Amino acid sequence: MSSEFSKAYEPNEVEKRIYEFWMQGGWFHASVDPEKKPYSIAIPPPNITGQLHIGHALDNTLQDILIRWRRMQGYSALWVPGTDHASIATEARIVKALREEGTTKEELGREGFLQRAWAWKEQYGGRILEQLKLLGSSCDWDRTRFTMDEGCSKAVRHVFVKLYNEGLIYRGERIINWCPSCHTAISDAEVEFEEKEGSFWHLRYPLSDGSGYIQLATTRPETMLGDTAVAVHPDDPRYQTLIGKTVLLPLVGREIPIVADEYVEMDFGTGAVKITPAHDPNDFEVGCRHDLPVINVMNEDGSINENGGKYCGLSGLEARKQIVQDLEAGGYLVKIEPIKHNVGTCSRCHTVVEPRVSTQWFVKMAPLAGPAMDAVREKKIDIIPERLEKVYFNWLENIKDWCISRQLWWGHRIPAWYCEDCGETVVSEEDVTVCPHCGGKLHQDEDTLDTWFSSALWPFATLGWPEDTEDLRYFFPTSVVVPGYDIIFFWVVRMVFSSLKHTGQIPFETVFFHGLVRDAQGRKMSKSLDNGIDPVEVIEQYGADALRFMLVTGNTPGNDLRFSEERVAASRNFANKLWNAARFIHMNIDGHEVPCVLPERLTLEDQWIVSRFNSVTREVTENLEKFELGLAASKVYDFLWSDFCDWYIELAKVRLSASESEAAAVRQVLVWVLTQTLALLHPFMPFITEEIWQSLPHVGDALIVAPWPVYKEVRHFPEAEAEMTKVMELITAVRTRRSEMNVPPSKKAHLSIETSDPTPFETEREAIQRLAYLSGLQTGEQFEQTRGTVTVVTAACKGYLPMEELVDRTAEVARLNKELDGALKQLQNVENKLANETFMSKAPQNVIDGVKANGEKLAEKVRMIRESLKAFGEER
RNA sequence: GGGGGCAUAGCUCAGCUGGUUAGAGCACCUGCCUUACAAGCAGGGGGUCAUAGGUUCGAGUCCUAUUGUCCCCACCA
Repeated sequence: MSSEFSKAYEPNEVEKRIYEFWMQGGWFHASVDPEKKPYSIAIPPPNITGQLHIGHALDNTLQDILIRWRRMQGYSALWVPGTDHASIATEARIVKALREEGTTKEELGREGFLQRAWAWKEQYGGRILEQLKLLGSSCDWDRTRFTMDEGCSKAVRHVFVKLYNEGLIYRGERIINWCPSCHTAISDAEVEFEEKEGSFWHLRYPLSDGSGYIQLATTRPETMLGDTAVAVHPDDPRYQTLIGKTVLLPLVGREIPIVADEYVEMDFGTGAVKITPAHDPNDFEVGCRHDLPVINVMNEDGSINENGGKYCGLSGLEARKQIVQDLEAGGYLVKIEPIKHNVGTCSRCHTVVEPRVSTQWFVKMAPLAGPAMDAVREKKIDIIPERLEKVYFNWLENIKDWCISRQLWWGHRIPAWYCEDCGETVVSEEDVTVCPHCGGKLHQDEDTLDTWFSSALWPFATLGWPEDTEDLRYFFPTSVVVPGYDIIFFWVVRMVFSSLKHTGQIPFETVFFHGLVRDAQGRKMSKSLDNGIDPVEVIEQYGADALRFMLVTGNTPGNDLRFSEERVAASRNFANKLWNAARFIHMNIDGHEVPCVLPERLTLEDQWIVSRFNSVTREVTENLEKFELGLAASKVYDFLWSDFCDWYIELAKVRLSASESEAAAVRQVLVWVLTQTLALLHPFMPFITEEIWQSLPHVGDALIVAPWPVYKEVRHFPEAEAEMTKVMELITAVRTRRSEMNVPPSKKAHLSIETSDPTPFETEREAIQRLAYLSGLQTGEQFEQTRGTVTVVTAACKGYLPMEELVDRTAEVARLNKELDGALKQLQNVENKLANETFMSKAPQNVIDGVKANGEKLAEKVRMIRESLKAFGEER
């Protein structure tokens, strides 16, 4: 800064240089240090396909604030960065790229495809991490990890084998959600329901004995090819005689039973349901209960397979059309009714998912869910905001087994081998080739694991687990995790039960959830709306500090946040304000030796600003401890802008031009308060604070590792705060009066004030004159109010301001009357309270004292206004 | 069907365990280029805190109901 003093702060050059400076200093690196307490955060690893979006910017700003604050507090503060292989998302991107090149992954083969995927990872995997640096993220880059690196892969295999051996991972034929577009199974959590327009086809199935029909309705007529029963409610009087009979499935001719099952709602439709166990989760369960055959009629792409007879080969849609036509022709179609219903779609590609029976791997959830709930219930893990605990519990209480196998290539391949001779399944941490039972040839399971299976291990796998490392013992459990509430199920819950199961410890002490960043109209940002905000562009235009400050202020934990360019600009303005305060101080200290301590003797305003700073320090620290980051930031903002710039610097100007000893003292206070405030602001606006701190007299190498300010009782000056309040109220009152009468600052006036205690006004005589645009000031017990004088009344004094020709007598009397009305009304309020016996007996003493003190002030004010009115010949 | 968020100034939002006169930024009005900053300074207008009850000496804050709005979970074929 010393070299260039541009009038406006220009962040771009500064940010690059300062980030490089931090990197050179090695301050991001945290290591095991028995002298320090550990503080650790594992980053929610962004996808390797990713680019920094505004949600990442929020997520990482919050983490960086916490890490920087704790680092300054003297913790060994570790922030582990890294990326997620994001199996399904990445694979989809590569498949798309291949398609554009005119080839497919099958053509490439598994090996070729994986080579391609690793190349992709090399190319794009680090991009988002580089973008995080633009934001100022102080991650320990030496420890950058990847969910598919050697250590994480080892952890994954270890966990898989362990759970398998305990029977918590099993392979089985179950109904799962199948995405016909991604060609893989997906978990329940990956299904999103969307309301769609559809049709309700009412059909009648003929009874085998020819005695009539049973009528039912479906939204997916093509699945009838796989029907293996019709179900009715056991208590339904309409169907009592039909239970146990059979119907002939139209078009197919299969004879299927009519079963009784409580799953059927009597009141809905006709009270009869076709049962297709292979293609509907509820039907699957009904099928299990009644031992019905499961007939899969669909291929992996949703088309009809050989079980569909003459419809084989048709796509789902074609089959539907043809089948409906055939049903109609056969007289089986009763009517078609339009219907709105929720349809499950793939959260990745929004293709309608097909429930489908297939052989997959699952994690048995019931034994894992209990401890995960206990950890939160017993407050071993804090969830912020607390209300999300309900969401957490609700999900775990209703949890189903987790389908973890994916028919994808990019990911952790399932460590299971099957013997081609004896059919034995071998699950092993090490690759195996020969069957341990029969010596037969083994082939490995083709599938990979759900990407969340590895990220569930992230907080401990990144610290070396399953090895018992020093890092793990020191930094684990981590202190806090900072995710958006949208990944509570995908990630947070799974980390909790995984960590409890595998390490026996909680993964983190606190979950600090944030909301989603929406656009200025409050809409979700999406590609289709093209309303996304590119944080990199925002940083280029306004600076990273401004973006960070905007993201952290004006918002509460867990609530969504609207992106507002106006607020980024306001934050930029704040940075600029700070910059100029620093410029002012530089102008006044250059060429002087300024010690980095407070001077021996503090004047009234010194005590005031020091005391205010002291309080702010305490409040900000308390806010941070409670994760009230936005409140903390705005308190520093208010202090710096209002107290320090608007008042203290203005007051300081008087003394800077006074004697050298005065000036020297005030220079010390200016430097001390500003550098200390820079420390408080640093976690929020790291770049500009470091830049300015370096340019001012300082102790230590860098602000990033400077000590966090602490509240000190010796810096608490309540009397000074009270006295300064009197002075400031007077100055404001005079300014207001002048402003109301449109008197320009250049026109000075003389002020006489009546007060019972002139001390603060005498002490601040020079400052009052300067800030209230006075030509002179005198204090006394009583003054004669003459014609052409306006009155200024505050709680502590009454001032006379001769304004001669400017005074409009009528207007002045009206103003005084209005002011008196206001004061009387307030006084009445106070008197009512003090007269209220229940209030007096029940309210706490400090509240009563406050009211009393206020009453005295008001009474004094009323008295003074009345006197002024009297001077105008008005009695009230 | 179940659960939750939000509703405070024209706009976007703060307001922590109920406590004296409800705040900020932006916008608006007035006056200022006052030797750090016009991305600024000084001053000002603007809110019956969604509605109706209740608890309390005291409610924006706690309870109940209602309305509007957004979201999550479940998924009746």
